[in-house]
Amino acid sequence: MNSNRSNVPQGGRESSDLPAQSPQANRESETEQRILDAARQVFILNGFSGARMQAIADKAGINKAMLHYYYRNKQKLFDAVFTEALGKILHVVFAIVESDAPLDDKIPLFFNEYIGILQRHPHMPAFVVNEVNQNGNWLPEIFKKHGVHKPKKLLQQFAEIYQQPELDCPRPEHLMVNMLGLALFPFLAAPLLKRVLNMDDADFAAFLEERKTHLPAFFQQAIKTT
Amino acid sequence: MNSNRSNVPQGGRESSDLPAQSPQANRESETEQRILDAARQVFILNGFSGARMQAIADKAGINKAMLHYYYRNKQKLFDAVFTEALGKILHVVFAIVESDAPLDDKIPLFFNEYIGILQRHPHMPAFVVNEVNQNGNWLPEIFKKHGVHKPKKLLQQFAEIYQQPELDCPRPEHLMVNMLGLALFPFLAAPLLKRVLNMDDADFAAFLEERKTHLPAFFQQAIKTT
DNA sequence: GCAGGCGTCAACCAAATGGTTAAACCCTTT
DNA sequence: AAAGGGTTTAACCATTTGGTTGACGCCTGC
Repeated sequence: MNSNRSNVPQGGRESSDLPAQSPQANRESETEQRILDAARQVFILNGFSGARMQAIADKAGINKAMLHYYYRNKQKLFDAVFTEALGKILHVVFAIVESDAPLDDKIPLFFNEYIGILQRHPHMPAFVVNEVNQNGNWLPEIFKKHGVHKPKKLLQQFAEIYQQPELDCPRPEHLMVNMLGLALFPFLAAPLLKRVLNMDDADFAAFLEERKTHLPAFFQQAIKTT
Repeated sequence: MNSNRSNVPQGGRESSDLPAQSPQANRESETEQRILDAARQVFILNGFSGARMQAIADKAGINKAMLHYYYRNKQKLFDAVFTEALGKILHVVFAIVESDAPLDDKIPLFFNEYIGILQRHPHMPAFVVNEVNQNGNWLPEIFKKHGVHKPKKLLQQFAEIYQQPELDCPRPEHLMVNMLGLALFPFLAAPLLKRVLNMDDADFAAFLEERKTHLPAFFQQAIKTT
């Protein structure tokens, strides 16, 4: 689909997913937003190297040259999409995780909110994980840009639990990683899990919904010290 | 790197990672194995669409045409690599998970063994997750080929714990997913975690090692019913 | 020692792909 | 209504890339 031999005219709107609109009779640069939306979809679905500029242009319903007009090249466009995507995810997590709420409130809140976002952007985690693994060079930049830092508050709260060392006291980092992993993993491995557990999309959606209540119980039981 | 303009001779060995060997004076098709090894490295590092046949040939120290001689095309070569990779992972997990060992033995065994394999193939999870998310069509085939099925034994064991419903009884599937996620997630998100938690490679290796003992404790505490 | 075939290679090819260009388009300003 | 500038387009280009081809080498069996 969307093939386009070289030296052959392009730019028809026939394959656009968005409703054709009278071009450019819009408010300030709606085009730019349509490009971003289209790019996000294509990049998330195919990854950086799998994404095709033509596919993005088609999905946005514009000429390929426009992509380079607004974003100089593929990498720049990708960076815009990715930075926004990763930023959105990180921002929400950190807002919850670094809040002043007591741990007993924070844990259910985290699982509820976080799984909630992920349900609305189910492909985000795999996308981010994939690209970060293939090229993590720009991570520092993005982290700086979004003010991401070691979540000291949460780690501190975890550390306090084990003041009286009844259980072997784990590094609080483990608990944080566990928390993230428990929430994120089903989204990362969704296709595999569906297949192994014999679930269709509806089953899986219900399964994820259950986890919003299961995970807080599971996690809080795991760190109970009494 | 490894650029190669069209119509320009290729096939020098200068960029091979393997020691140059006298060609073809070897036992039955060592070449095939070298191709597989090289392909695995390149595919795992770059994904399907990011991998270049030329890069694989270079890494294997052979001519690009050989790739097509042994494996008709890129997809076939990828399938061979991927099937082997996913199979290896699934096989070990299922051997442990579906054994007759009692749950209290099985849980530490699982975390130990599984994290152990993953330490030796740290990029495998991200690779599998990525490709499975971008194209899960051939999952059924691979699953059939490796005899992967719903792990009934483990799920049964999980279900038995909650016979007396003191805690709210979660679907045993949740516990299985939790187990997998806890073990796998750090490998999937390694670059992110290193950055967020301020760990260098040595720190992170130690962190993973700790998890072999932390996770059984964490998990068993979480499912304790008394 | 020569016929046949597997393995290997340099060279080649067509399509795909990211990127560029020059002209048009349309709205605003004067 | 003409000038001017941001926006959009069709056509084009250079390079990359997966894949093919024809020949050569070398070992084996006769």
